[in-house]
Amino acid sequence: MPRTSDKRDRLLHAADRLVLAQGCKQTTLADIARESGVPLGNVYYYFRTKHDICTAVVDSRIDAMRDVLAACERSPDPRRRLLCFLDYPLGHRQALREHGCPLGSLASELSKSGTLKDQSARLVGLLRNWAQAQFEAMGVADAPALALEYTALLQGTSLLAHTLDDDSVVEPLVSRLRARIEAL
Amino acid sequence: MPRTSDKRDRLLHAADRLVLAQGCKQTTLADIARESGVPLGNVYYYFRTKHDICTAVVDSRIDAMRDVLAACERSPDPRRRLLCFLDYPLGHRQALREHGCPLGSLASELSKSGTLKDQSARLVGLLRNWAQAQFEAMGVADAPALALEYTALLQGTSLLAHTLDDDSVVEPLVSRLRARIEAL
DNA sequence: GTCTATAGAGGGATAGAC
DNA sequence: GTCTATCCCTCTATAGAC
Repeated sequence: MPRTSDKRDRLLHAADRLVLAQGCKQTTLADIARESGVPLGNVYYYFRTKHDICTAVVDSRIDAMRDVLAACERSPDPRRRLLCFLDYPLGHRQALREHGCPLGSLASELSKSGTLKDQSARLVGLLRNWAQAQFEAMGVADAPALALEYTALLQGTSLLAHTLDDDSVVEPLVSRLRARIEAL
Repeated sequence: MPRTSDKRDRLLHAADRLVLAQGCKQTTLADIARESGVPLGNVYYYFRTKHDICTAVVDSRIDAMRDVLAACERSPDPRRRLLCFLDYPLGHRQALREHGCPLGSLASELSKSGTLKDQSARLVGLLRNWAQAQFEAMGVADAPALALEYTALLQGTSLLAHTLDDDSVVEPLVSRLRARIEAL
């Protein structure tokens, strides 16, 4: 079971795209095999079970988000880091409308899954913990509550854009959040 | 196909509970039959397809939420109506932790479903439109944006409580929202 | 109206040739 | 390491007796 290889990458990438569009449960191994050009029977050489593929997708989502957060951390000012991250949902509002938040929509599905429920908190917890670290670095009172609010608002924004199928809701919501952080 | 009957009610009620706990896709007709005490083959006398059961669940969720909103509308002051509704997530925070928002979590799943995608906007749109009507009645500027923020924050709150499996996030989030509305 | 039995399709997983 | 063929189970839906 190689941890890295060309075919494994293609399978994982295909799985990630399909899960984003359809969800875990809806995505079949046949879908993933077809989309990645790997024969169905060969999928099991790289991933023992479908469950393993899904956890790999979760891990790759977390890695991707870590990269986005790391880019924001190049600013020395925690307030600017929080503002910097807001460019992400704003710049990806069409993707949010089409597929929802890559962390939140997956977490939401997994939280009802039974076997993958525990993966769900990792996804949303990542953003929440990062935001809390920033608010604490700012030295404001109530950093935990502010981080919750920051995270909840962004998750709610993604959920609305996706379920209402309308990306025009993103800009006003992000603008109001931005203004509130600037006023802190 | 009777629109109302004892067995139909039991089936719908069982479906609603199971969908809340597991989601639509995960819930099987056998689950619903067992849970309601109706034999599997008889389910099809009351609902032609599983798709029909799911839309009936959506309708019943919307009806239930309409009742909650109607109760809030007994107050003549739109600000108090908005505050009144906040008692709902606060009083049901344990249910939110266990199952997520009955509107939002279902809408989130259906938005990736293909055949039921269109039902998704009805669920979340209900709360958004109601909130917007209240803010407009208050005569504040930016009622649409305020309604979006109200809805997004509540949906985000439910998503966090559910995916983090932690109901202690609800109270601080609702409190902050309450304070902001009182300050308007 | 009610229920049993089962058809029929789909999907996860495996055997085993190469 | 790769891939075909297929097993086996689950689930939706129907047929048809009562």
